[in-house]
Amino acid sequence: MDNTFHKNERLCSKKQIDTLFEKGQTVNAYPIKLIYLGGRSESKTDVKAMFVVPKKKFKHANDRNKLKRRMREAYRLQKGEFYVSIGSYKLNLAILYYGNKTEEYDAIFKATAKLLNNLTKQIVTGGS
RNA sequence: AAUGCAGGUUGUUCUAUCGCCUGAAUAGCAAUAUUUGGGAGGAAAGUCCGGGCAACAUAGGGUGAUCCGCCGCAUGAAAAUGCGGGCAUAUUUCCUGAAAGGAAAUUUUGACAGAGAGUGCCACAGAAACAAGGUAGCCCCCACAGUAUUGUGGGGGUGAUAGUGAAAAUGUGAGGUAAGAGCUCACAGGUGCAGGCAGUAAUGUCUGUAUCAGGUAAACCUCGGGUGUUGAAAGGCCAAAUAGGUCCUGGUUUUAGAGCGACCCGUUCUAUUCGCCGCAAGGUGAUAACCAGGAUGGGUAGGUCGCACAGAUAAAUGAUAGGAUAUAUCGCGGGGUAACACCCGCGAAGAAACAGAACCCGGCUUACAGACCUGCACCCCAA
Repeated sequence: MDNTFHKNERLCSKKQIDTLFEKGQTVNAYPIKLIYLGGRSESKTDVKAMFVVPKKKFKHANDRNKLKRRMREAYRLQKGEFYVSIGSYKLNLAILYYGNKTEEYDAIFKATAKLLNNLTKQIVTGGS
């Protein structure tokens, strides 16, 4: 499994984003929150993710970019394992930073790992 | 040399691994893969001006909104910027008996048209902050008391005096007066107008004349000049599905009134048709409604162009590891000192300021660690 992260793994369509925020369920791990929505798919795993840092908490575009990059990097390095463990599944994710100050990369990496673990458990136990 | 302030320049770098956006080429039906290029800033920020670009509008004028506002030259498409000059202002020095004022110097500052159009505001203090002025003071008159140049009360004049204030009605002197007052005069000062002279001009200067009632226009406002309006969410193109519109073809029914079912509509009954052909039965066409099929146009989701050898549309330019430096900091050693400071060497740590393009240019404004340069201020030491 590659560590790539191409455009077709990102969530871009505005409609899908709206429905995700309307109906999705959440998993927490400070300073990150994960919103997901999906169902079983026959053919292959199809996971789309997006990263959100609220403008209300971080006023400078500079800071938001930094946090998004850190989250994206953490997700990119860990998603391979995650894909394998969930099997063929169609899933939309929104990864949302809700802390009040900028955390270092280490903290974000650990939080992402925890999130993905919890999500896998929920899908595997409750999904069938 | 240090510190502070102002202005300007600059705004680390190398390697490896894993990645991101994108142009071109090759392979592939395509997804994609490979190769090879490109990938944040001086402010990308604020969105305050000017332009390009686009759509709409466009006889002329006004209102509104907004920007600009001394003069000359240069650069520029324009905004604007630079240089020089003028005026005012500030500081310092000097002149003058004082006040007002004048002269010189300066890298002081000036949003530098108008406060003789109007409105607003001018805290505190002060009698009064603009046609003002009192139970202060000064002066006059009347009444009462009294020996009174006094006291009390009333009426009037006055703007000289006043421990205010950022600012007090132009200043000084003289006359004048009951006391006073530009009330009058002299000298000085401000402002408007007219003329002469100097200057390209702003302006300066002289003469005459009128006048003498503060400040604030980065308060409204007035005057002069500029801007047509809206911004890339502009605008062009393609366009699924669904539901409408229009047209064509085929089929069925074709008009009016009444009853029944709440209405649409359906159904029943009664009367009954616009042209042509035909004696008639009937046929055919037109019109309208419905059904089916087809075509077409508008238009939504979406896509694409606009759009750039950075170029997204939930927004790329990153992460990790290891070095190299500038500099602040820390430690050790040496010099130096009364002790510090300071200087030299070695080691540690090591980019960390403001900040992220969103149609593109030119300005303006604001933010900014450290380094370097220039100017100014202040202090110390030495000569």
